Amino acid sequence: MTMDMIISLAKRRGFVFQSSEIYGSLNGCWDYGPLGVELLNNLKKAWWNEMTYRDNIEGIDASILMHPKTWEASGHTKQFSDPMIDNKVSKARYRADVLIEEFIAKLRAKNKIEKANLMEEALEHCDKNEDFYNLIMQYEIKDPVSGTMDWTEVRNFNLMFKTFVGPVEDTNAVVYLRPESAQGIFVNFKNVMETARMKVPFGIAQIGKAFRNEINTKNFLFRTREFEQMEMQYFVKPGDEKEAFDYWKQERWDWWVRYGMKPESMRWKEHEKLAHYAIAAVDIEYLFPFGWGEIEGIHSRTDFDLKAHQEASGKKMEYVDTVNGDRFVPYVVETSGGVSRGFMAYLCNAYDEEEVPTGKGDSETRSVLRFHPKLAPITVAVFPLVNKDGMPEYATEIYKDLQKTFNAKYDTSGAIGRRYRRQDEVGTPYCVTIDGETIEKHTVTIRERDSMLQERISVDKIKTWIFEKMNG
RNA sequence: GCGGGAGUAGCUCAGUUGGUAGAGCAUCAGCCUUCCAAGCUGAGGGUCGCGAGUUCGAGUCUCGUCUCCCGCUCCA
Repeated sequence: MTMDMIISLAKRRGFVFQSSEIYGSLNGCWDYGPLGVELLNNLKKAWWNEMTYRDNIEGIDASILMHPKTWEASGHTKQFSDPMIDNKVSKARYRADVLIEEFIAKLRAKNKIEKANLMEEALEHCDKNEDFYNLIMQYEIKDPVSGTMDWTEVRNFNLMFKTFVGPVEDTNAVVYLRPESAQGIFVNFKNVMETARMKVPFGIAQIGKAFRNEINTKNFLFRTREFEQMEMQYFVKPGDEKEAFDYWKQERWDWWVRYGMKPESMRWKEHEKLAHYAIAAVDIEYLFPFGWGEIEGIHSRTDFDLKAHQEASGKKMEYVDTVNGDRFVPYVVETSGGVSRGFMAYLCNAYDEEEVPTGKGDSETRSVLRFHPKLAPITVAVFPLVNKDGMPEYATEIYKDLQKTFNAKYDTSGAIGRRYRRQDEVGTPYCVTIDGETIEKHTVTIRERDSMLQERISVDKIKTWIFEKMNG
């Protein structure tokens, strides 16, 4: 299976389309179609219930626009903006500060200590893009690739999307689309703790979009500028973070598997270099057609964020144990999953083609999406075996009733086998067929997608039968 | 961002030396079908990614641009 296959499958069956396709599409932006949005919502629901149907986890939904000071405190304003310079000959692109640092390191290696120190001093005073440029020209730093000094000017690459609050595009009015959803949780730490009367350890869960103005997008839904995260920040007493980290590692792995992810397509990836806020970090990776890619990260991020907000805002971010008088800024263990990445992983994971006998002695290929019943866009399809003898009427009645409880589909078009295959292709786990016996005995056949086996059950048992199967 | 490949109906593709777009599947309507698709009849749907240019005339040539895929780079 290749990326081309998965993209064309996603489009053909109405899972994902390119954004604003009729205008030539917008780079790296994708729209979820009728079946896609069902799968997406089911995935989010599965995660949400997993997290919030617990005693000590509450949910929130924070706004995407936040006070600009949030990003100064979190470090994003600094970390997400880089001065870049291009060499016109080799087309190589560098971070201007890194280019200079490497040059200084070379001087040191050549024992030109004095010059190196001078440059280092100058680098520290670099503030504006022109400063970097002037330094590069002054010390005649050449492109390691082309050996030339044919540089572009230094330009700022800001990873955060900028916009304005109010109609006047004034610098005071600048705000950012959040580059991660986590900060929405941290700034609400006290609000949630107090209103929901939480005691450590406790967690806050959130599903929401975040935006990063990446230089380039990649691999279908995997690397996009607009993406959705499902994440939970778990607040613990300092010292308890290791235990919480190990606990959530296991919980999160098990969750993906419980919804049908094949363990052989998953692996752990330890972070080699840790971010400035973390003391431990692992990713769960999935084997996509393009290779291994992160679908969720579990990070032990200390009290970095809460402390930063405490300092920047002047508001206490402490937890107070009223029984023993303990007072501390909690440590945080984060589970941060990609919604669209999970969507794509489950789509790839579900795809299957198998040879089935035709009954004429030979075999043919059956194309199936083996979604977990709780993730499948359509749960049950209803067919009248033939379109006469009162079957369509009876079938419609059953369909209308099932529709109250499940995402159901009604199909009368074509031979019965064809209709089964149509549902296989979009991953519908159950098909109910109304036949002659239904009219007489009020029983139907219900057929399972994966085994293709049928059972005859009475009409009033259909819902409980499906519920039992779905809950395994 | 760099290098390579691609862009014709929903999908897979055909389209000869430039002359006003075709097939299969899919979809829809009708018929036929009493349990695992591709039987009959009919219909709708592309101006050939987008924009210029050359030409009497361009899907077919030239330039630009957008998008996707692959590799590299990047991804606190």
